[in-house]
Formats: sequence, structure tokens, C-alpha cells
Amino acid sequence: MALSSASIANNSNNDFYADHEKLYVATDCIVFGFDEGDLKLLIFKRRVEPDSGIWSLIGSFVQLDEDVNDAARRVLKEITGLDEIFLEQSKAYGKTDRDPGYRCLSVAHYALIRIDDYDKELVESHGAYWYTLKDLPKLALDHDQMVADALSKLRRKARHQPIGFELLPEKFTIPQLQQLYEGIYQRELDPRNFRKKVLSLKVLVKLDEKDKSGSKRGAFLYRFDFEKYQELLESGYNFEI
Amino acid sequence: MALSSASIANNSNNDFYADHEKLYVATDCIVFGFDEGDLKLLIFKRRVEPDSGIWSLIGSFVQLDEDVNDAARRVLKEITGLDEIFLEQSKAYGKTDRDPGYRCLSVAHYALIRIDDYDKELVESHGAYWYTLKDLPKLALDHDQMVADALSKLRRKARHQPIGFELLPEKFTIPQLQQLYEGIYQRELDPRNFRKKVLSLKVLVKLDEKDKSGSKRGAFLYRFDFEKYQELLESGYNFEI
DNA sequence: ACAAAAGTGTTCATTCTACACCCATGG
DNA sequence: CCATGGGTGTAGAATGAACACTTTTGT
Repeated sequence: MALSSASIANNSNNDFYADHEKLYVATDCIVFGFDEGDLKLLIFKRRVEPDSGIWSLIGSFVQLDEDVNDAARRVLKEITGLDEIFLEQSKAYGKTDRDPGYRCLSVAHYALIRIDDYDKELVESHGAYWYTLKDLPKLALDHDQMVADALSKLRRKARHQPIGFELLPEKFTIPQLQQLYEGIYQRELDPRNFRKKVLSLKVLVKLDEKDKSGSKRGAFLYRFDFEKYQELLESGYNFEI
Repeated sequence: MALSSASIANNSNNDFYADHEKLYVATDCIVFGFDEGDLKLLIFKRRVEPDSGIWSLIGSFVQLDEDVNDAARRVLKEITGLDEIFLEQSKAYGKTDRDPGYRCLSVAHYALIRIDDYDKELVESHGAYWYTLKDLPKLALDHDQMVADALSKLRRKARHQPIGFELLPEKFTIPQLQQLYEGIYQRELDPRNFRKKVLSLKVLVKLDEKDKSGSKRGAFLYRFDFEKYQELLESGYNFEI
């Protein structure tokens, strides 16, 4: 049992803090994806007590020899099969009564996933599903609050940095990008003004291909120019959308 | 020793997670104050190993029966004597090697203090001092990073909500407010434009008194109108400065 | 030929920026 | 009477919001 190793460590010579109390530390991931014009969230049926069987964020305990950040990446890899995805800390949840299972602090992270990238079978094998934000069921523990907080962070962040691109496939059309932002902000945007604004950022490269899935006429595909983006960032550019 | 109570709890019936590992959880506070036209930080000489004697943020371990947020408030009360001050979570620091003392996660909080309010004797009795941001010495552990992160959060927040007022005495002049914002953003602002902007927010109440400490002519004092502020917030007003 | 989405420009209102001088007072 | 910081207004630039019609093409 891991307990014994923790106890040993707790008494070992290099523990300067042995007269203090320890807590369980977990991480929960708010995983955003974008598909069929909707912003979605990956949730699954919790398999441990308490609240077993309730819809829940994906998460895990943080191990003694593991960075909190790495724990979140481990969870994401386990469930989606994906490495190297956009992952950022949202907030720590530290109320004493937040988890009836035992005193447990959770450091929430939010992730942005290209919904065509992930390993569908792996996800399903974990009992996980993509839910549209609007249709989200009640979640376990304080996970509803975590989602609300992460969403508001995503909105703020999306307004100042072009992170929306993390949620789209490599090639995407302007109307798709607009739908994504409409999903994030939950309101409609004017197509002319939106196009003007994103093109004025000068970080989109127009391709010669068209995507005809959305219309008969087809819409030109673009890709995100990361190099240009880096350059502009370093020269202090403001990406507000 | 607290260790024994933790061990008992760890094995008790209502611990669903007993086969996982626990960590020390601490909180560190980035305490901002404003005085003599400068943005300052409250730091003290660390009194526990490792890094004893090094300048450090004020902090404490989080107890088993204590909200993380409350732990930060407790620390602030202990050192400044102040209750009910602006306190907000900054970020959790979870690297395995961040604290050579033992694996310890820290949830950093930043606080804004009216520098004429705090209990000077109490602060000094804890070996704490106010340092101007520019003159800050190297701090213990990852506390330099914590300060940098908190400062950037303070900047972002100050731009969208009038939290600057938390750092000033109840009555303040517009030039004082401007100095404060110049301290936060670390750049000079145009006095005419600044005055225009803050007055346009309609949350300042001009008083009949003047403050003559800054000039012979004296500058009118203002106070912050919290009720008006609440009203405007609820009606979806944007306080960008 | 028509339905359905893609694409394009202009005008007006608002906000931001830059900038220079007079005022009131204590010493 | 003068040095010091407090206080005021305006014009030009940039940005944001509102708004309607033409294009393409598969059916």
C-alpha cells in the first residue's frame, strides 16, 4: 500500500516538516473539445466511492514523486491517448468539506483538445463521453464549480491570446473558427467583423484547398502560423479578439 | 505531534482513499502594499530549515481541518493583525523538487493591504519588512516565481476591476491613485487621461476635504463608492482602466 | 432555378492618445 | 514672488459596431 511508503518518508531524516499534517492532493481536468459547431466537455462516470456512478471530471491523485502538472498530463494521456496538448492550471480547490471521501485538495487544470485527434476507443473504454456545455448533467463533488471557473478562464484567455486554434484541426475555415468563438463566448458574432479581426492578426495562412463539408460553395482552409505568432508575441503584440 | 492524528485519520473508516499518498500542503502569501508612491511587498526572514535566514514570503502549512483559503487568512492575521483584507488565490505550485525540505505543494495567494492599516509592531516582531518591488532581494525556494506570477495577475486584474482601491486608505487623491497604478504597471500615465478615465467610471465620490501632504495647493480627497460599484457590476459594466 | 453558406466594404459612434497651460498655496 | 504639484479641454487617430448584397455550386 502506498500508505506505508508515505509513512516511511514522513519519518525519514530529510523530512523537515514532520510535525505538520499531510493531505491528499488530486487533480481534475476540465477537457474542452470542439465538434459539430459546439463546445464540448469530456466527462465520465466516477468509479470510486463516494459519489460512484455520478458524472464527474476526469482526475487522479497526485503521487509523492510526481509534479501536479504531470499528474494532469498523465490523466489526459490515460483517457484520451494524447500527449502534448494545451494544458493549463485553473485553480486549487481547498475547502475541507469539498470531498466527503476524505480531506483532499484538488488542483484543477483545463485542457483544449482537437476533437478529431483523440483516441475514441480509449475514451469509450473509460466510460467517458463528450457533452455539449449546455446539456451538461450535474457533476460530482464541486466539479460544477470547477467547470464554471475553467470556462470563465478560457473566455478571458481566449480574448487575449489565440488559444482557440488549439481546439481546431490543423486546417480550418474562418466560419469554423467563428463557430468556435461563438461556442466559447456563448453568443453570436458578426461574420464580417469577425473575419476582419482574425485576419488583421496576421497569424492565419490561407491555403489553396477548400473545405466543402459546410456548404456547396466550400470555404477556404487556413492554418495557424506559429512562427509568426511567436515573433509577434515577442514584439509585444496584443491578440485581443 | 500532529503526525499521529494524521495517521489515525488516514486509517479511519471514512477515509476512502487510504491507498494513495499524502503531501504537505502549504500556502504562501504575496502581500502587496502601497506607500510613499511605491508598490511594496511584505517579506520576512524564514525561520525554519531548509533555507532558514533567507528572505521569504510569509506562509504556513495547511492543517487537516482548515480550508486553504482560511490558512492564508490565518497567516495574514498572524503577521499583519488584519482581518477582512483583499485576498485571492494566485496559483498552486506543485513541482516535486520545489521545496528541498520535503514534497510540499504550495497554494500561493496574493493580498492587497492598506499600508496605513496594518499593525506595525506585530509585523516587526515577526521580522517582516516592506520592500519596494524594484529592490526585492532573492527569495527562498520558488518564491521569486510566485511574486512574478502574482504581479502579473495583479496587473491583469487591476486592468479590469478597480481593485487598486484596496491598496489605498479610505480617502485618497487622484494623484495618489495614479501613482498606485503607475506602480502596478511600472510605467507612467498621462495625468489628464488618467483622471478622465477613473472619473468616467463613476465610482469615486469627491469629498470636501483636501490632502495637503503632497503639495501646497492640496488635492481633493475622494472615496470609493462600493454600492455604486456593486450596482454597476451587476448590470454588467466594464471597469477597464 | 433555388437553397445555403461564403465572402466582401462603408459609415458612424466611441474610445484612446497626445499634448500645454493656468491655478492655488506655503514658504 | 516663485516653486511645486493640482487641475482642466481639445483635436486627430484608431478601433469597434452595425449593416446588405453578391458569389458559388450541388441538388
